[in-house]
Amino acid sequence: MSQNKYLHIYNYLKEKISSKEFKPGEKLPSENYLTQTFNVSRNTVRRAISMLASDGIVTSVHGKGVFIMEAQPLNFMVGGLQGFKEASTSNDVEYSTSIPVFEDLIADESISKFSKFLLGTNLLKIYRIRNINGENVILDINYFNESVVSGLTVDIAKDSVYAYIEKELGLKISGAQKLISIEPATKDDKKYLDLKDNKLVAVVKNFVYLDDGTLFEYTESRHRPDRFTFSTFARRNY
Amino acid sequence: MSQNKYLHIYNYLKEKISSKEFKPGEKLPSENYLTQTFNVSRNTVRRAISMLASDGIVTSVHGKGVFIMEAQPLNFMVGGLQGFKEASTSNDVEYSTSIPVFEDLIADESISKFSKFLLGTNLLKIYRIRNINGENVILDINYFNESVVSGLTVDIAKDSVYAYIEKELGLKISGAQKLISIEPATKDDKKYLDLKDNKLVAVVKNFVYLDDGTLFEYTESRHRPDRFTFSTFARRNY
DNA sequence: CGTTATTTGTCCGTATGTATA
DNA sequence: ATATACATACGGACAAATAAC
Repeated sequence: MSQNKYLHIYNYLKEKISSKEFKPGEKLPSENYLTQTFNVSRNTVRRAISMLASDGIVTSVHGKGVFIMEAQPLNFMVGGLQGFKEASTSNDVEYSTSIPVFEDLIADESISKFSKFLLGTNLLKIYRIRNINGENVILDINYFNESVVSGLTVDIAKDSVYAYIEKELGLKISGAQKLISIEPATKDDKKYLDLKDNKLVAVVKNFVYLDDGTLFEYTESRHRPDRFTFSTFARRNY
Repeated sequence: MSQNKYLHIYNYLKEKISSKEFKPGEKLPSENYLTQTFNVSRNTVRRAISMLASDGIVTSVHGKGVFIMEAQPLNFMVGGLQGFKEASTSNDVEYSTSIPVFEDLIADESISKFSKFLLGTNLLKIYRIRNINGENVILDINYFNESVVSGLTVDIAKDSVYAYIEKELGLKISGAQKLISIEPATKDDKKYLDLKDNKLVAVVKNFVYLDDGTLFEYTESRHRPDRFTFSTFARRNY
């Protein structure tokens, strides 16, 4: 009962694909077949398949079938919405997080301008330094809407903030607008990162929304350029 | 008849939102209302709404309604799948394209490795230099599967390759895997771009697939870092 | 080459559940 | 408690593209 039917089928197919039981270039079982074996309606099967399609894992061809993509996203989730911890544990890297800044503040005009938080909003500002294999390569500057993440502690921030928000607080994250650019290194970048002789950093600005549309987090993720990668799947729109 | 119903409703709502007739923070008309006024089934309305949601334009809240996002993507399409021309015409910029390289070649081992084209594939290699407001800021290095884009000419390449592929050849593009990184400027970058004193370039590697899952294009889009931006909306997955 | 079967695409109407007002 | 609104799911119909015969 715990899981929706379309999710169950989605996860089933995804598992078969990632375990190579269903191989790239081949077709998935037909919608009709899946409908019968799972004892669900065709709509439910189609929903699961369209989720796989928007992941870039399969592509449907009218009259032929649903094909498994030849070259799949290296990581099904990179470029999606996940925290640093979730991303890190999937690979074979040693990582750690340190938190040199953890303070309350109120959104003044300059903060409001870049973060899009309303003037006067109570915010929690956190710096998180991401160390990978012994080098400080990412500086995350987080601004959280304090009224949303009231009980957040340094220990939680070292672990996974998203897990805390979703599991402990029971809030749902709708999605995030991400803006990537290349910018000159700031004083903070030089202070906290092992930049070597890099003068530029790759910046990912995240505007994260709850499912009621309220902005609850603005984060600048500042990366040493040689260690920055970002992957996403773009679907042709209509 | 020309347009599907769900597309019609999708475009209708999108237009109302972008013209600010429906304002950020407000709700869309309810699914029920839209069902009646458009004389369609609720499924069809929901399909249009879910497309807006995956664009990051609206977010649905159970029991409350469908809310228009406060901060919308600057450009509904950036980060999606579109050519340079389509992106450029939407803004107030002067742009032009020059093509210093336009040649056939066969995928050898090194090309095959980075492009993922099979060894021995006949390819069309094109360099396209994108000039914006008088400066060469983007170098696009395209490798097309020649058997797919057989009739492609220099003139078409100066215009929109995607329009040619979709309208002239009647092929459908399924989507593209995009990989963003920061790399040292190559000789070609220095030769073709007005790099000033930049030593790095922002690189977007595109693996573009047709709707039957075959790879038909590999493109490296190499940007002068100060002029590079990329925007995308990431939805929380399940 | 035409006919039939298979497969995905679009669309409908309905029922029930759950969250919110 | 009732009404509204979105979420999940069912089953059916027909169209369109492709495959098999």
